[in-house]
This record gives sequence, structure tokens and C-alpha cells, in this order.
Amino acid sequence: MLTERQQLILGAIINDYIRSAEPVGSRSISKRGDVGFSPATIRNEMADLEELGFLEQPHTSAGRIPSIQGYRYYVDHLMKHDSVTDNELKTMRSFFASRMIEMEQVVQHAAMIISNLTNYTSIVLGPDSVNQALKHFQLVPLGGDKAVAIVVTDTGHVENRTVTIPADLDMSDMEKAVRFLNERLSGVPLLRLKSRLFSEAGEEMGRYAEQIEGLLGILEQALRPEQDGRLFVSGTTNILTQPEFKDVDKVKTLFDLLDETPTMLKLFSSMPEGIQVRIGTENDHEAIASCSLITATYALDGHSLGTIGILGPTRMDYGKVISLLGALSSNMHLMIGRGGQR
Amino acid sequence: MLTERQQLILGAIINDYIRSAEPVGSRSISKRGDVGFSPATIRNEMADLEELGFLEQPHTSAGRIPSIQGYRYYVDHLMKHDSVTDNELKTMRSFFASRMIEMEQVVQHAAMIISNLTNYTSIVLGPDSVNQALKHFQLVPLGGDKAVAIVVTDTGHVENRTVTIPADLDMSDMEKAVRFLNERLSGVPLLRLKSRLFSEAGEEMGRYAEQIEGLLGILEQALRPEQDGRLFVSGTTNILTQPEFKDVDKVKTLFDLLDETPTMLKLFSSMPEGIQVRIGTENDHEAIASCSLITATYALDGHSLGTIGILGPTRMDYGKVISLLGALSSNMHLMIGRGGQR
DNA sequence: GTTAGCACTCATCAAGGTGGAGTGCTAACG
DNA sequence: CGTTAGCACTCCACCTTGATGAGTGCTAAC
Repeated sequence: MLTERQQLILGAIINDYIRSAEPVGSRSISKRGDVGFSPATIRNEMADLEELGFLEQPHTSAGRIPSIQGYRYYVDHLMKHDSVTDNELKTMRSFFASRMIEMEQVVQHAAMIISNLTNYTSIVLGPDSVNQALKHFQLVPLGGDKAVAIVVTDTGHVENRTVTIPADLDMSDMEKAVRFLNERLSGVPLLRLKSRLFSEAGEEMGRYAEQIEGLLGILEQALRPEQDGRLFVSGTTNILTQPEFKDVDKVKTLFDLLDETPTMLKLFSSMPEGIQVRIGTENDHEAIASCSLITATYALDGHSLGTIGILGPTRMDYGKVISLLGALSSNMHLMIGRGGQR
Repeated sequence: MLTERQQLILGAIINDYIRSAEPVGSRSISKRGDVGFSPATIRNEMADLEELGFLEQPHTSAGRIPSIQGYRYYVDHLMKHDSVTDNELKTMRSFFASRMIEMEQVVQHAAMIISNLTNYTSIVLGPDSVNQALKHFQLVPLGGDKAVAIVVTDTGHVENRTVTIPADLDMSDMEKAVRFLNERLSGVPLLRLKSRLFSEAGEEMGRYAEQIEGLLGILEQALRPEQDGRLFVSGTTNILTQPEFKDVDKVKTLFDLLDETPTMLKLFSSMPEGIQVRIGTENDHEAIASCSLITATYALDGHSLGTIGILGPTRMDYGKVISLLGALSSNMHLMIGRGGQR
């Protein structure tokens, strides 16, 4: 357990470092006023804090920088949650004033704004459509054996996929099958669609067996999970203003990771609900070992729809980001209640 | 007019520079074998070429580098169009072997491959849907005054937009209007849709005036040109391997430009048909004043659908990129004839 | 327990020196 | 007369050196 004074000093060091990106010396802490001790005393404490693993020294006779453990302690115990500034609030308001219709647009736009307010990069994992309910299904033949399958969900989300239609299927029969689907299975979560189609179609199975079979195959294609399209990265260039990214090699490894959709999907979908802070190597991807990732899940009607994440250097303004994400989620709730769909 | 020998030397210098990214000296040209003159002679010619504006000297006693005018002359007269290598062909083939369905997917995927083969960045401007023909229109009500409008074009492209429905419109009447649209206006280019709706609906105007009016408003919303969504950038990180981008500031200005969708749209849609080469300041955007942009338009059934562009440093392997774009467009033609839609 | 003082370490920066790559010029060569 | 060898010159890139200063750890005094 840290003493009161150690906490004070650790907090002061991390705050300083977040601002300056440079190792913090004992003298500068002493001069700041809020820690009323001489540099020598502070040095002693710093040595202790280093031994305990909260601080690191890039080299002898440089100041100290926080270790990952240090950041962790800061986030869990010391950090004061910034109140959102007037300016930030104004930006948020003007954003919510502009009429936003689709949930996804709201979230993406919000992510962009946070990215600009913080100069970090934001990443949005869009809603996973398999949990949404079917609103409408449509099959538009294109000629040949191709058709466009369109799925509209209850949240207004539209998925479309070009599918191949088995040659032995009659199109007008298919239309009946599609009508059946729309009449009987509207409101069913996409995930359950196939199994429900089986059970619902039970009685008519004999007559329409072939069409149902064909429809199943098409659904299979249409609901095939979309790899891209759920992931939106914005403000990638913002992070280039951070001094830790003045080295192009680092930038490249980071951007390469961001481009690797499957990895990012895995990373994001594994995030628990609520606001999460992952510091440095707590993310087990080498490319972001010197970054921190703060994520928040967003939800509609109680069940979570997606994740929004802010990626920055470990020397991140945790307080600001967390309070902005908080402000967003509370405002978003308002927003969606007011004018969104549903 | 340049003499034979001057052309030879200029070509050799540019080829060398493209490979090495470093100023080229007279000795290294002389040693290459294909120019059988002594360094002194070459130096004299280089001095002349510099006076003529084809070469530049970063500073006294450095080698020469090509000027923009030099690159231009190279592209127009000297460059030998690389034959595509076996390896590249193999990559292309395996790409075309995997069944691609949608035109846009083909082009995007192709752009990515070229980007990887060349280590430059590729940009695709997708087809402008207003020139495509209507295949199917659908309106899915979401509850409240919202609905999803879906437009399918003859190329299999799907656009969807959430629209607001005027409160005074009856939904079942609207359905009739939509059916009318699908029956009578299928095959009409989206651009003409509104005017054709007027003329076609002429006779029934009296009875259905209100619905047609409402439909017009909805079409207005649904066809509102999409800002994003037409532009795809891939291989952004590839360009980071180029030595000219080892400075983060340059990277930032470039990436900022790439993120600025409207500017990029303007830049790309102003490109004439065929293969175009814009060198350095020939693009009038400061951010890419030290870059070259090679674009090719792609077409289906004669009318052009979009543009694919490769962005790299002025010291670009022009021959390779141009031949790859060529190979792509010829192969793409095959591809689309074979298995694509239409 | 706290603080002043001091020797020590080490990154950073500017100044000076060196090597090498490359040039331009001149004179000689075929 | 075009081509080439030779040479002095330029200038960048690199290294070394020394000075500066920020910061530490330790010790002794308060």
C-alpha cells in the first residue's frame, strides 16, 4: 500500500508526464506547489516508488516516467475525472443538434469528434447484426444466376450481399418463399432465423420443401458474417501529432495493426462491457505495447450493440478520455430516445 | 530536342534514382555498362541536362536528381514499359481465380494487390451510381416517420439511406406508388429517375398526385449523392516503407489529404479517361507536391465507371505501375465477361 | 524525518576535423 | 572536335570532443 505522500507524488509525476511527454525530475515536482517537499525528499520517495515498480528511469540521471503498473494505479486510484470543458460541451452539443438518423452514424461521428478533441485515434466496432431482428428480406435477381439479397433489421441497419442462386430453383416459387419469410419471421433475431425457418415451415414442409431448402442456402450466403464494414477507424492522423510517434517505424507497425481487420475485430469483441482501460502490454499485441486503449460499450434497450475505443500512447490523458466517453454515452442515450429510430 | 546520348544518360539517371532514392553521380552511370562513356563526358552532358531543366542538384557536389520536367520526359519518351513479372502474374491470376462477384469488389481488391506489389498507396473511386440504371426500389418502414429506402442498380450495386416520411402520407398508398416505380421505371438511369417519374406518371397524375409527390421527396432523399462510400484507400502503410516518408510531418500532411474525402473526390473525378500520370506539382495540392499520381479509369460496356489511382513518391517506378494497371484492366475485362454480373 | 550540499552520471548540443563522393575545369589525346 | 584523364575544389555526412545542464544518490547536518 502506498502512503499518502507517495500517492501525491506519483500522481503529480504522471500528470506532469502526461502533459510534457518528458521524464519528470524531483525539482519540477517540488516547484509545482501542491507537493510541499524539497527535491531531496521527493527523490527519496521516487527511489522507493521505482523499487515498488511504479516508476521507471529511462537512464541514470534522467527524470522518472510512469511504468505500466504506475499508470494502472493512477487510473484505478489517483486520477481525477476531468469535467468536460465548455468548449468540448459546445462541440458535443452542436454535434447532437445536427439531426442524426442512424445509430451507427451517431456513433461513428461521435468517435470522430472525440478523436479530434483528444488527438488520439478512435475505433468503432459497429453493431453485430446477428443479434438484431429481421425487419424485411428482399431478393433482387440480377440476371444469370446472381441476385442481391437485402436484409433490413429492426434498427434500420441494411446488409446486402450478392448471392448465387442454384440453377434448379424457380424464381417465382422463390418469391413465395420470401413472402413467407417476411410474413412469419419478421422480428426474429437474425441468429435464429435459420432454425426458426425450419420449425415454422414444419407443416408446409412437404409442399414447399425445395423452396425452403433453396431459401436456406441463400440465407446462409446473405448472413455470412461481414468481415469488414463493422470496423471504423477515424482520426488516424491525429495520433501523429503525439511525440511518441515521431518515428515512422512505430507508426507503420501501429497502422498495420489498425488495417488488420480480423485482429482488430478479435481485440474489440473481447472487450467486456462498460468502460475499460488497457494499458501498454495489458493489450497483448506487440504493436500497441506502448499504447493504451480505452473502450466503452454502447447499448440500446439494454443489450449492448458495439464498442467505441480510443487509442493513444500510454502517456494518455486518461481522465479526459474517460470523462468524454462518459459524457458521450449519457448524451447518446438522450439522442436516441429523442429522434433516432425505434 | 535531346540528343540520343542525352536521352540515354537521362534515362539511366532516372532509373538509378528510382531504384536507390539517392542522387546519382557520373561515375556510377559510367560503370553501369549500358552507357559507354567516361564519367567526365557524362558530367558534361549532365551539366547540359541540368541547364535544360531536366535534372537538379540538391547541392553542389551531390549527384543529380530528376526534376519534374525530367520525370515528365521520362514518362513520355524514355520509359520502357515493364513486362509484368512471373511472380506478379501469379499473384494476379490467383486473385482472378477466386470468384469475385461484385464489380466494386473486384476493383478494390485489385487496387490492394497493386498497392502491395508496388509498395505505393492505391485509391479507388467507385462507380458513380447516378449513371447506373434502376433495377429495384424498396421502402421499408421502420416505425415512426422513418423508413429505409433501398435502391438496387443494374450492376448489382445497392444504396441504402434512412429517409423521413412526411406524416400526411399513407403507407399503403405509398406502396402502390413504389410498385408503379418498379414496373414502369426499371432500367432508367438514376439520374433521370425524377424527370421520368413526372412524364410517365402524367396520365395518372390526377388520381395519384399526392403519392407521386411524396415519392419524389423520398427519392430526393434516397438519391442524395453519397459523400463517402465511393472512395477506398488501401495500402496506406505501404508508402511508409518509402524513404521519402521517413519524416512524420510529411506522412501527416499526406494522410490528412487522403482523409479529406471531398478533396479527394474532386481530385479523382477530374481525371480524364485512360491512364494518366500526374507528376509532383502537376497535381495542384501542396500535400502531394512531392508525389506522383497514376490513374486509370475502368469501364463496363463502354462507359466509364470509376477510377483507380496509385500514389507514390515522384521517384516512382512508373513503368511497373503503368504496366500493372494495364495488365489489370485487360484482365478485368476478361473477368467481368466471364463471371461477373450483367 | 527532512533537507542542504556535493560528487557523479548521462543525454544533448555545438564546434571542429576528417573522409569521401561528386563536380567543374583544363589540358592532352586520337 | 569530341572524348577523356587529372586535379583542385566543394560540401555533406560522420565522428570526436568538450561544455552544459538536468537529474540522481549519498551523506551529513538540522
